[in-house]
Amino acid sequence: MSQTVDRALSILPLLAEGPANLEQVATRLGVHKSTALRLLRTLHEHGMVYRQQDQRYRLGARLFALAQEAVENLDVREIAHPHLVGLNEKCGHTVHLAVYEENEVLYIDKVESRYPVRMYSRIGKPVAITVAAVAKLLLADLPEPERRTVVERLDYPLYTSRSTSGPAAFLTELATVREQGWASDLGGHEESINCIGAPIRGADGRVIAACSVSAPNVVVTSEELLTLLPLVRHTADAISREYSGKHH
Amino acid sequence: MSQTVDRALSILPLLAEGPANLEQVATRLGVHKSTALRLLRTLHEHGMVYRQQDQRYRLGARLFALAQEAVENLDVREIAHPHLVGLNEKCGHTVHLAVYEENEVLYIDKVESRYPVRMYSRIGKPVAITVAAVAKLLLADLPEPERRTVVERLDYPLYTSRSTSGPAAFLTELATVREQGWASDLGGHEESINCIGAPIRGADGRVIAACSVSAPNVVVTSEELLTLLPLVRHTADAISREYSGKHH
DNA sequence: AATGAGTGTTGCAGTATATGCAACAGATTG
DNA sequence: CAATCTGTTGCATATACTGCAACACTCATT
Repeated sequence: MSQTVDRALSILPLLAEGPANLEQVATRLGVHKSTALRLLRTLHEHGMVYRQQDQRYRLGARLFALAQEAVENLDVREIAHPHLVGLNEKCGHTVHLAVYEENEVLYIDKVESRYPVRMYSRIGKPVAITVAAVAKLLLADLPEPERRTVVERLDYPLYTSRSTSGPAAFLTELATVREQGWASDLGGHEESINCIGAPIRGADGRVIAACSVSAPNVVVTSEELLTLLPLVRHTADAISREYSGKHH
Repeated sequence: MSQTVDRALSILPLLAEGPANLEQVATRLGVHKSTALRLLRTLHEHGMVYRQQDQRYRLGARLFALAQEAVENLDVREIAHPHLVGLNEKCGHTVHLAVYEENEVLYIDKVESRYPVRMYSRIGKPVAITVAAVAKLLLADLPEPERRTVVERLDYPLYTSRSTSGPAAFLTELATVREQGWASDLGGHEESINCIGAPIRGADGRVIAACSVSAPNVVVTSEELLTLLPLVRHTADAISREYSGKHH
C-alpha cells in the first residue's frame, strides 16, 4: 500500500467534516506542513479539493462529478429506473433502489413520494444497515461466513424501540428474510415510517440489488402497506428478468 | 506535486468511464502492473474504488458518501433550502440552486417540479455553463480578468439555435446580466425549456450562489415564466439577507 | 511605523518509499 | 495437460517524498 496516497486520501474524509486550513490538515495527518501542502496541491489539481477565499480547503467539485458518473454507470440502476417510476405511479409512495458494497448498503436511486409527507433520504447515502428493509435483503444473501463477520462487526443503534437489538437478533431476522424472499422495516428506523422491500437477482440468482417502498404511518398503516407486497415483488422480479436478459 | 498521488487520482476519472481491470489501468496510466496494483489497493482501502466479482475495478461507495457530506456542509445550501421549497410551492416549477467553483457551475440543490413534465438535472452535475441562467449570474460577477480568461477558455456547444455562440456574445450577455441583476435562458439548452434566475449575494455584495426556476414550454410560455421574475428575485434577496445576517 | 504572531511557501539534503523487474500463482482455454 | 492470460509477491535500485529551516506574507497590536 502506498503511504503517500494513503495520506492524501485521508485528507478527504477530514475535509468532509468541514473546511480546514493547512496547519490543521498537517497536524491531523501527523505530517509536516510542507508535506500536507504538497498533498493538498495534488488533490487540488485533480479538483478533489477546493480552496475558498479564506485560504481554507474544502472538498471540491470533481468529487461530485465523479460520484455522479459512478452512479450513472451502474447498469442495474439504468434498467431498474423505469420500473421504479412505474411502481411509484401505482402506489404513490417513496421508492428506493439500493446495493451492497463493502460493508455498506447505499441508495442508488429514488423516486419521491407523491404525498406531501416525505421521508428524508438521498442517493449515495448509506442506509441504516441494521434496520432498513433493503439492507436486510442484501445482507441476507451474502455467503454464510461473510454474512456472519459483517453482522458481528456492525453497530446496533437503537433508533426506536423496534430497532434490531444486536447480531443474534439480526441473524435470525436475515434467515427469515432469506426464507420468505422479502423484507420489511416496521418503524425500526423512524417510529412512524414503515417500509417493505424485495430482492433483485442476477442471472445466477444472487441478490444484486433491492428495491423498497416506504411510507409514513400518517399516510398508510403498516397493514395497508403490506398489501402492496405483491406489487413490490412483481416489480423486483421484472427488473431481475430484464437485468438477466441483458447480461447474457 | 506528488507523482504517486497524481497517478492514483488519475485512476478515478478513468474508472468513471466504466469498469476496468488491472492491466487496462496500468497501460492507461503508463506504469507497471504491480505499481497500478498497489495504487488500486490503496484506493480500495479508502473505499474509493470497488472490486466487482469479475475482478474489475469500479468507483467505490466512499465517493458517494464524500460528495454527500460535501454538499451538506455548504451553508448557503442549508439556508437557501426552505426558501427554495417556498418558491416551488408558489410557482410549482423546478427550482435550482447553483454555485461556481473552479471553472464549473454546479447544482447543489433542487426542488422538483410539481408538473408531470420534468426537466433532467441532478445535484452535483455541472450545468451547461455557456447557456444556463445560473451560470450567467455566477460568471457575470467574477472579477474582470478572471471572467475574461474563463469565458475564452470555454467550449460553446450549439445545443440549440439559441445557444450562446462564442466568447464575444457571451461577454456581452454577461454584461447585460450584471446590469439588470437577473438572467434567463430561453431555449438555449433544450429547445423547449425556459429558465429565469437571480443572484444570491454575500455580505460584501459578491455573488456566492444563484437560484433559478425552469419550466418547459408545454407548461408555461416564456412570457408567462418571465412574470415570475419578481418572485424569483424576491426569493434570492431573502436568501442573501439571511446568509449575510448569519455570517457576522 | 514597527514589532510580532500566525500561516503559507520554497530549496535542499537524506533516506524512506515507490518503482519495475522477474518469477510465481491461479484461472481459463484449446 | 500444455498454453495463455491476468493478477500477485519479493527484492534491489534509485526515484521521489519527507522534514527541516529559512523565507514571504498578512494581519494585529503597540
